[in-house]
Amino acid sequence: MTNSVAAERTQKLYDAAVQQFLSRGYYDVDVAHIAAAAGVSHGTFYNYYSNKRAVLHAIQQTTEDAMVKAFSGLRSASAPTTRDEFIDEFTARIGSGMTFMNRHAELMRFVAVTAVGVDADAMDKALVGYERLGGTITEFLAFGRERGWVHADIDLTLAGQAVISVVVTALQPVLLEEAVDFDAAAAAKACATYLLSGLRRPKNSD
Amino acid sequence: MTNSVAAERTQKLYDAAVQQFLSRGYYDVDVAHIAAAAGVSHGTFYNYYSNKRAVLHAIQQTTEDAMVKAFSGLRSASAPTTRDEFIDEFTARIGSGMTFMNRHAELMRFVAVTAVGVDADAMDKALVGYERLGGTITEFLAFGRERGWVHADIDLTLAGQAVISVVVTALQPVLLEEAVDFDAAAAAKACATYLLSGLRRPKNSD
Amino acid sequence: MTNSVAAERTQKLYDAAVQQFLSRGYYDVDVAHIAAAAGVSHGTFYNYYSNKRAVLHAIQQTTEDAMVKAFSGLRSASAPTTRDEFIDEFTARIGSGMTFMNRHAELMRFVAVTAVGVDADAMDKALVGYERLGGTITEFLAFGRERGWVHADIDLTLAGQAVISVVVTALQPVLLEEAVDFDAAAAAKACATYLLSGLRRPKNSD
Amino acid sequence: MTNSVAAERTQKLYDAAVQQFLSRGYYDVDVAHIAAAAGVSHGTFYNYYSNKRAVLHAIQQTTEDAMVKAFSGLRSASAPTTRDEFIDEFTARIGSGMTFMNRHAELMRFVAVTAVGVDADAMDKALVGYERLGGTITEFLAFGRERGWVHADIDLTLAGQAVISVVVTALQPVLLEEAVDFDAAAAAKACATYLLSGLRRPKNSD
DNA sequence: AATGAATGAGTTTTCATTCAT
DNA sequence: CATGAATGAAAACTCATTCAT
Repeated sequence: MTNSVAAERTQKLYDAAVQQFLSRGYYDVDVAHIAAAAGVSHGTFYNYYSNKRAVLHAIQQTTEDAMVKAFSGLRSASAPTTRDEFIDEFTARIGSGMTFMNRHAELMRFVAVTAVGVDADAMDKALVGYERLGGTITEFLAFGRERGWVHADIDLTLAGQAVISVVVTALQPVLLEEAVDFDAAAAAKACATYLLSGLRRPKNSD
Repeated sequence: MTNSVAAERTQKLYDAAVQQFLSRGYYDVDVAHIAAAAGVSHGTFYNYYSNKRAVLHAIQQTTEDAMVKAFSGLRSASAPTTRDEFIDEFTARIGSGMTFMNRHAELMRFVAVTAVGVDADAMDKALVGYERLGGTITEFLAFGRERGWVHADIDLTLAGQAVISVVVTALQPVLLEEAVDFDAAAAAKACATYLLSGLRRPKNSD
Repeated sequence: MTNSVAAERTQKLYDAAVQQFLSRGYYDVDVAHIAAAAGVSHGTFYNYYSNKRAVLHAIQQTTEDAMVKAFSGLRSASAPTTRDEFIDEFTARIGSGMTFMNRHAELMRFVAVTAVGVDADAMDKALVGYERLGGTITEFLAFGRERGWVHADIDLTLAGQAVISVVVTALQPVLLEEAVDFDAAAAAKACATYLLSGLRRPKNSD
Repeated sequence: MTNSVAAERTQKLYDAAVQQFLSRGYYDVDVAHIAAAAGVSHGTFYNYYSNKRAVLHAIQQTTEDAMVKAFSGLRSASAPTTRDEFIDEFTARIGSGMTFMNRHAELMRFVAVTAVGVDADAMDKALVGYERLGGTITEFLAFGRERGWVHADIDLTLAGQAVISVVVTALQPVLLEEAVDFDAAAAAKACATYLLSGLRRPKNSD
């Protein structure tokens, strides 16, 4: 398929751009670098991305999508039916998100630090993405509240953001420093527990 | 005094640069913009800063110094003599730091987000500044430990950084969103309490 | 061939630069002038030369090479086998060199006068080139000495330089004034005779 | 006298300019350098020279005048009355000129190499000066010819230039290299002899 | 006269983007 | 589609010169 060849080439350029941006920032990389790293001429770049800015946008978008997916958990289809399943799922989502972020620490650093500083649009895009990420959690919490598993008087939007904040905070050492040993599973457990003990309605007050 | 005129002009350009950088980022601002905002020609800019990069450095340095000062507390000379005074001083420092950051939220966002992404040197400068800030707290905690007011088995360097992290986290809403109502005093109290309950040696174990 | 197109364009820019430099000096010519004279935009210039300084270097190098070639004679392969052939060859080389310099008097003036004053590097390059040119003669004289055709007690390095000096001196009217009638062949004969009567070992002392 | 203070200051700036130009060329020196080297502010420079170009012109003019003077001999007033006196005077003038040039080798290099390359006007000024210098000799030779001491069929203008050329050639090692031992008196003698044997009418043909 | 702050014309250089082949 | 030569807008920076003090 011609299409898949094109897709492949697009991906190659995407990967090259990520690699270059990660190691040299946005402004110190030019289209020729990206094209060279992808093994094509710089003219070819413009057959796949309309301009340099577009590839940054793509990276932000793709990363955002992947993060949303990571925080959305695997069992999104079959919703939890009990409070315990709900809690397990919550923990799993935190764990999945943290694992993703831990695995792609450099990419995280790029989208959270470098990309954000490129221009006002990039900053906006990042903030919207941040909110969307929180929204994922908010949605899940809302599902839990409908079933009485979550305090009724919590601002769920805020709570969603807070969850992301706590996770990001827990990952700070990984994001700021180079290669640190980090037990994502343990951290996720701790985070979840911390978050839940604050969020969930005590059983006996049912 | 010739000196004060020069200082005044330098300040004018500094302020103009901050203002421009905050609203348009680093790369979307050129020297002519800064000079125009300061009411001088672009050539004049170079009589006060050797180049565009130099103002950024100055902003980072000045902000770092101001933050260090804010977190250093007022009563640095007359050191606390009792555990309670120590705790009060600790709380005061957190409060002073948070108040500063809250008051200069936009500047904080610039140095923490935009500036950091400018280039590798800016990133380094920011990380070193972050460590210096933590060091301020570390020093204070070390003073407390000598007097038995702080757990003996805590890594004080790490603890210093952690305090800054917690404060930053608490301020996240202010830093990321535009103008949010924020009760710095209350937040500081909460932070301090949280941090102290983890840091301080329980009285009964004396 | 892509290569030849590039070479052609490089040559076009080279020629334009020479033309501009000859008529207006180095500092009064800017890259835009050169590009315009070559019929391309100034941006294009930088696709062929990394900067303005690089063309100057190229001109120096190319001219130096051409001069070395001119002074190297045609019969370099089949070395002279008799004293008379040696003298003929020597005379031929002087003649070839002078003819070249006479034909490119303006270029000579540029590399010897204007280029030399551009900066310290240009001066160095010129001096090294001057020595290399002398070296060409030195080499030839050394060949003659091995066969007993040249005085044994002459410093050949010095002699090589001296030959060039004498030739340049003889050409001074051409180099300093605009278009002067100049009989290169006659001048070469005179120079060679003058130089040889000093250099060659008298026959009767054999 | 106010005048002499001004003259002194002008001289100071002149000397500073010469010193700077000699060591760094024309274009790498800016007015601020010259002023600083003279111990005044750069604004003051413009009270003594209308612009940077003017001081170059002054250097060329002053040097030219000094050279003309050096080649004009001491006994210009009391003209030689015999052929031998004429020859002695000729030799003395060559010697005086060479001594001057040898003593100010760096300055010579500057006016002959660096200054000449500055712009078209500087080149013209140098050529005119060169001709004027030759004219000094031409004049002297004309005086000799009137008395029958110089060949009648020599082009005296050309001869004047040639004398300067020979002298410059003889000084080439001094002008091109740094500090070389150079016996100006001996060189002058040689030059004069060489020049005279070509120029003077043989005694026996009287 | 001396000063030095201010100016802005002028130059170099970069690089995203276009487009003919 | 791929290529890479050409383009020119844009920006940083320099420095001779002016002029108010």
